[in-house]
Amino acid sequence: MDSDDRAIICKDPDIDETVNRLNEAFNEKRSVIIVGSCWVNYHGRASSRLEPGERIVIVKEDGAVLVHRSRGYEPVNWQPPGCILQAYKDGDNLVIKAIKRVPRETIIIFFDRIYFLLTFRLVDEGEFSLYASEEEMQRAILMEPSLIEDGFKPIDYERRVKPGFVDVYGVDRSGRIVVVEIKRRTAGREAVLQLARYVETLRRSLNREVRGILAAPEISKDARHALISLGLDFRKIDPKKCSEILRSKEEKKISDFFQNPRSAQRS
Amino acid sequence: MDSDDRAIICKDPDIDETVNRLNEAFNEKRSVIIVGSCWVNYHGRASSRLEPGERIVIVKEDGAVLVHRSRGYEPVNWQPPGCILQAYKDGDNLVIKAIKRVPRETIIIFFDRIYFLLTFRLVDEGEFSLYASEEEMQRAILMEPSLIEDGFKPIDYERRVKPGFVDVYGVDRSGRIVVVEIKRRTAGREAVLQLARYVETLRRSLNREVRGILAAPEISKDARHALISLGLDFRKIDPKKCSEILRSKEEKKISDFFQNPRSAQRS
DNA sequence: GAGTGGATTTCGCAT
DNA sequence: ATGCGAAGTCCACTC
Repeated sequence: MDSDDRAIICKDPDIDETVNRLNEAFNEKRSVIIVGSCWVNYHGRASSRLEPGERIVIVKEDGAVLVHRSRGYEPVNWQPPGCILQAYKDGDNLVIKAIKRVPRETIIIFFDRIYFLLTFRLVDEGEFSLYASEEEMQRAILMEPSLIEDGFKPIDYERRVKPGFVDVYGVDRSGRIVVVEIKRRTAGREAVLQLARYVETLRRSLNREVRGILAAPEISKDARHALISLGLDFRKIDPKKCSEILRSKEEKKISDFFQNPRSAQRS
Repeated sequence: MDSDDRAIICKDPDIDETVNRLNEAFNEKRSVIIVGSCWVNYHGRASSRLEPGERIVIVKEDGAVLVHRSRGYEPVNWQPPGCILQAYKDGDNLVIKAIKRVPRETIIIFFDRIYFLLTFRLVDEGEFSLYASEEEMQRAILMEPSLIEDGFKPIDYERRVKPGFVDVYGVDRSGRIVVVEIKRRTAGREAVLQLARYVETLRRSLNREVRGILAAPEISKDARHALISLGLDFRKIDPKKCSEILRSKEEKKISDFFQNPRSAQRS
């Protein structure tokens, strides 16, 4: 927390004080946490009404708003980043309005009791890295094409087909065109149909045989059925293994660099 | 907040105190908010690493854990409800472990600095109602079939058809079978293909003509293209109007009840 | 427990 | 801005 940034914490603050502190925080792009009794109305893509109860409300420095109940992963009400914030007193209640243009969305939070009020600015430059994502699987397949099958040679990836993108596109050992659809978890019927669409489109546009391979850690029973009837192939691939492959390739690249900086850099 | 429930708030608490208060809160199913400097490791369906920075951590009474950065709607790390919680001291750091079975997932949060610690129990029985969902659109269409077109008569809804469920199923004024696919926002290519699948399946199984109508507030350009080439129809429907229709029908039902309780109840 | 589809999905990327 | 697809998606619901 910035040393020149006051972190403020209040227990049972009165409404006037809260209104002031909130508007100050909104102007200075500081974050806010409020714990108190409130009710919430939302109008926008849909509409909702939340009857009174005690909740946690977070307002972030980018204008994101979250209303959390005592249970569950998801906020019961929210506003994505970038909305206009406003706090004011209405009778005995504190009102917070968060409005967003495009799409026009409004949430209004009414508090009749505030237990805690915190305002502060977080300093956070920490990097976040995610491993074993679909993107990592794709990179691993491009670096190690035998994960799909022996003799497979990738030509392109994220290739535009009609409107859509083929994950990986290449040729098999017999020179047939291959389309690979990657899923990081059990592939369902949707994945099969997605692959089938790409294969069908390419078959027509190229006017030649096209193979489709679904690469995923598992495939659901129905999806396998669909796969077979559509003449497509399944290739079992473990996302974590892909992640490991990338790591070891990365390590190899680094050790190559230290052994021969120039050639490693060029490659 | 329960009057017999102490709501605790600490500024710059030391680690031993925090560990004690946390484990107490976990045991008593109280909620916790921590603001401090931390780093996070996650292992489960995927893996992730979050480098040090200042964040807001929420632990809910059902065992849900959220790690929020200063920006964005989504938590950077989290654990869904129902995980096993543990807090302990490790050197100069506070460690919080949240473990979930099925699927096996672990997040470990390390704090080297704690600015705020709050523990409390929220009392929240307030009802949450959402209007203008896809389900409401469906109900509105069933109550007011002319929203689709004059003479349309619904026969069934959520009807099972090989690949899933048809939103609404009926006949048009000429007696042709109609399949309606509802989307509460701009329909994309996916929606068209979904509808096409249902129409095709029914055409084959019934061995007769089947019309497909996509009901949505808007349709994307590509989707319209696909729609036309597949011989399907589009019907513009406003979700809010559906919501209003339901409300007025609901009101009518209530006023009918007061005018003639018995017959209204029977209907 | 697996399978399916919706969501005020959010988020990121490309046109 | 729009469109499209991934996500540690979550969540509710069915089988």
